Amino acid sequence: VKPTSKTEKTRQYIIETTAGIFNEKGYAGTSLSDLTKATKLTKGSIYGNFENKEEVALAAFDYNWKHVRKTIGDMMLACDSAKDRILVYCRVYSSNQEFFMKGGCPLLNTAVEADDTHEVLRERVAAAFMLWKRELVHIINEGVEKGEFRDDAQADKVALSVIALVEGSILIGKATKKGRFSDLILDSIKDLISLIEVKEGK
Amino acid sequence: VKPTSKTEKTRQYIIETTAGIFNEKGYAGTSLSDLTKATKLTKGSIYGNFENKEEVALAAFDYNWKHVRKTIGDMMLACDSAKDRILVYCRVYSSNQEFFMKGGCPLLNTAVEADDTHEVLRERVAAAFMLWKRELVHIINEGVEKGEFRDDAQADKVALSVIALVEGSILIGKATKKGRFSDLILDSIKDLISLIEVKEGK
Amino acid sequence: VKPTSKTEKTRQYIIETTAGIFNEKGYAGTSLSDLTKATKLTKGSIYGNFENKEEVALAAFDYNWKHVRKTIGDMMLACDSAKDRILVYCRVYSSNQEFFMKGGCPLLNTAVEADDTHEVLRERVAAAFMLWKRELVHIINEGVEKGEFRDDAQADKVALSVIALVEGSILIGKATKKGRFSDLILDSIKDLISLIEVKEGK
Amino acid sequence: VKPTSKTEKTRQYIIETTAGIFNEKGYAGTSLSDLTKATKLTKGSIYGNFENKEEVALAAFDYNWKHVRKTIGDMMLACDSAKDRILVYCRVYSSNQEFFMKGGCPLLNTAVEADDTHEVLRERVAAAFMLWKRELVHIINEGVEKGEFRDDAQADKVALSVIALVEGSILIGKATKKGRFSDLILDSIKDLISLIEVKEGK
DNA sequence: ACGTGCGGGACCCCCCGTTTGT
DNA sequence: ACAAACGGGGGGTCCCGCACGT
Repeated sequence: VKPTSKTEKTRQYIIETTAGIFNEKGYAGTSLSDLTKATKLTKGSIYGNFENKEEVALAAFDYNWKHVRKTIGDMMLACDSAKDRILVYCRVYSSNQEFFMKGGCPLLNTAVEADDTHEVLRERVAAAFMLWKRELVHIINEGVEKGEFRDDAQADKVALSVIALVEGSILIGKATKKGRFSDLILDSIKDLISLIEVKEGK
Repeated sequence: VKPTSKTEKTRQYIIETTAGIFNEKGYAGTSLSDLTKATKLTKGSIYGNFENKEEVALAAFDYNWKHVRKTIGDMMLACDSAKDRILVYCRVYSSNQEFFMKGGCPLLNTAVEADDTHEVLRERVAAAFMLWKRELVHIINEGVEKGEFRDDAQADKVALSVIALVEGSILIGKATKKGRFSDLILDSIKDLISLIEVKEGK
Repeated sequence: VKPTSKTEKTRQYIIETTAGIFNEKGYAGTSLSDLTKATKLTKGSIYGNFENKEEVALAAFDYNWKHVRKTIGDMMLACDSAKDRILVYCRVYSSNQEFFMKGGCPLLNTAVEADDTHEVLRERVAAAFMLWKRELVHIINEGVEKGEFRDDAQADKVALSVIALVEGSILIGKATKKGRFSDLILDSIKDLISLIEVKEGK
Repeated sequence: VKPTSKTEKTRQYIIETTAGIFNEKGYAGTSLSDLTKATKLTKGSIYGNFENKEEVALAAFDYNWKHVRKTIGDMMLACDSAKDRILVYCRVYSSNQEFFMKGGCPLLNTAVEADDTHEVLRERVAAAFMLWKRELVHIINEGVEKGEFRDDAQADKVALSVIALVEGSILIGKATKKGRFSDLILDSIKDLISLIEVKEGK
């Protein structure tokens, strides 16, 4: 994914430079001057590379979300069991870890801002949630096949609840500035998993 | 909370009329013209009753949140057990129920918008979260005392996780427009409770 | 037509101050800064009194055109015969007369600018042309009734041709800066009239 | 007018492709992006061949006007009498004829736009009017010499009035969208000519 | 020499939250 | 409580150079 043309490089530069701003201030709350200030480019230049602000916002969202998924995906590759893969979330979002994403989870931020006001963005967020869920379902089903999880595990429900706990932990952690709250919530993921685990020696 | 003076009545009228708008459009996304349009008052009138837009926003947030707490509090009064009281959340946020709050949970909306950009609002949200948690902890501890829940229940953790699941279910439900997702997530609250329940006949 | 409220006075002030600018620079060529510079009001103030720039432009056109019609109408009142009334145009647009309208005839200017680009404005211009023609037709028909003009006079054709000659004289006079050209063209109006006049003594 | 060099060919291509746009939208109303869109060239390329937008506009005007004169000149060659040559205008601008020039008469359009705002363009238009008039004067004088027109015909006045009627008919026709109006006005040209004609048998 | 890609900054219209005079 | 004016900033487009390839 190395950009080749100058245009593509500038596009990429703009996206990388501004993605964090969009995630912190929101897509409506980020102004063009924020973009010009951060990139040290002029409006003319930005509008030469993007149709309008919305296109930058969409690209920034994609970038942010791709970054999160890449980070977590890489950590999952190093895991042996389905359970460990799921628990990656507990590690990556735990409070002793710096938030690897400035401004919090882009999915959370974008979903809340867009759901009532920006249909295009909302659909993109919805698609992201669906994909995330599908991946978790896949991991859980693999666990079932390998005898790690019980046959009657409701993959859908567990997947969605894990996502909900992750997002909830970020939400509450950032709002209250109490990392311990985040950690406690993330710990509940383990409890949910324990409910579908096949207990050895029983 | 009886408004007495004319001023106080107008304040109250403005707040009630605009609280829903703030919750839907966000605090930054709501403009003064939105307020004048909804209240059919003039800008001058609004500025006569409030210092500035922020003060209206804060009052609207308080109003919204108080409304949610009142609704749920009333439903809890009719419950016999601690478990039932907690499960009120599953009922009130379930998808066959119309969202009783237009625009979703004000805590969720405000937290996400304010956490990086508006310290005053963020603190108010943080206080709300703390209060909510404290109430849940109180309910759980009552359950422990009455032998409904196990002695070793981690009230803090369960309380926070319930909140996280509730907010997560709203978040994902609104973003994906799939009510079933919400319901599945809310159902996990029961599972978390089951883990601290004293099982009869055992 | 005395404006009463403050709002109405400011509206009127803006229209009067900017009507000439619109007529000279065209409706697209006139910028908001032109308006603020001329009125010494701020953008906010103008937008407090008008929906948008277009509304100012339309009001300015109406004002300009009304002014022209009033001036000419008044001069016609002092005329005895139908012929004299028509020949008022020759006097009012003659070159020794200063152009009573800065920027030339608003009908001409607006028609040319709007016909391919601005339907609303074009319709307003079309209506103005129709009204002008109707008035001329009325004058001519009166002349016929009074035995001043021949029975077989084609009122429509003469009316339109008089209008065409008037506008043509303005057009060519302004473009070439030769007042004599204007006067020669206007003089042809008399020739057209002579063709429908009842010749005495014959 | 054979373009030889590459540069000259590109210049010509740009002019031909954009002349119609300038005539429809006006010289100020036509943007560089309009030009690049129509020519499928880049801005840089246009600026390589022209000093600036104004130079393109001037060239486009010349091209448009030359085109009109060529068309009418050709039709006049086929005419026997001076009168017929003049009446070519009635035929070419009549409403059953499609306007042979998209956007109307370039002289009319340009004159109105430029007279108060763009001196260079205005002078070019003035020169065009002068030339047009001179040609008509020439035709009329020929008619006088051949005994077609009376000795006392005021060539200047008739020429200018014919031009005024032609432009007026286009103006009113386009603004009101009533072709009949154009035709009635053009018919008055015949009346003006009849006034200077030598009546046979008298 | 010729065409292009890309960046620049001034200006466009409009709406914002706010203050002032009444 | 309101009407009216304010000035700054919102997103977006304008015309135009400059540095690069060919």
